[in-house]
Amino acid sequence: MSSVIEAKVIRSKNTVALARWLLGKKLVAVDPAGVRHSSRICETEAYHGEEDLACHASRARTARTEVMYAEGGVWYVYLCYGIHEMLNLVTGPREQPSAILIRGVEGISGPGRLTRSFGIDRRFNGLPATPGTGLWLEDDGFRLPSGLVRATPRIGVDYAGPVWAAKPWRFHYRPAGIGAR
DNA sequence: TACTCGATCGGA
DNA sequence: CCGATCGAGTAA
Repeated sequence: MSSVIEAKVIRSKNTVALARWLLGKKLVAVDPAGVRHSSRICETEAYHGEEDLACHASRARTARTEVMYAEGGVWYVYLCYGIHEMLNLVTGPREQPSAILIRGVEGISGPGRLTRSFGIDRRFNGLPATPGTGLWLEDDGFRLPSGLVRATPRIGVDYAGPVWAAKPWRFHYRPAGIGAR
């Protein structure tokens, strides 16, 4: 029994806490061919506010980052390295730019491979995370044992300087039975 | 208009 | 380790 994760739930949580909470929830997409994809989110990263030097919004409020200033519950999708579409969920209240990068789901490792596999690209940018748009989140009742969750620094954000690059805002989990890490 | 570089990935 | 590949951001 799965229920759609509504925008009001997304808005009710702090961005970092939400990134952690999203682990184990399902990402569901209907690709351009009409094929439905669904898998459990196993890796996320929080990007929180203009003061977070790893967050795109810390640079400038521009056409690209504008979507992060929206109220939580819409997608922020951008092209990275000219090749990879990066999927983010915008979080927080209006005028407070923050988002969560969906870095991985079970069976697929890496944010660029995830979007390619699910058929996700920039056409979802700015659209709400609802079944109507073809890209949404579900809670199927699965509860991840908290002992499996790991928090580490975010990947590929050395440009943000030592303080912000060190924030343990990347969350992921490892299946039980695989060594401590 | 001319640069530079990136929240990555796969292959050498 | 390096090249792919292209748009955003900045400087001019």
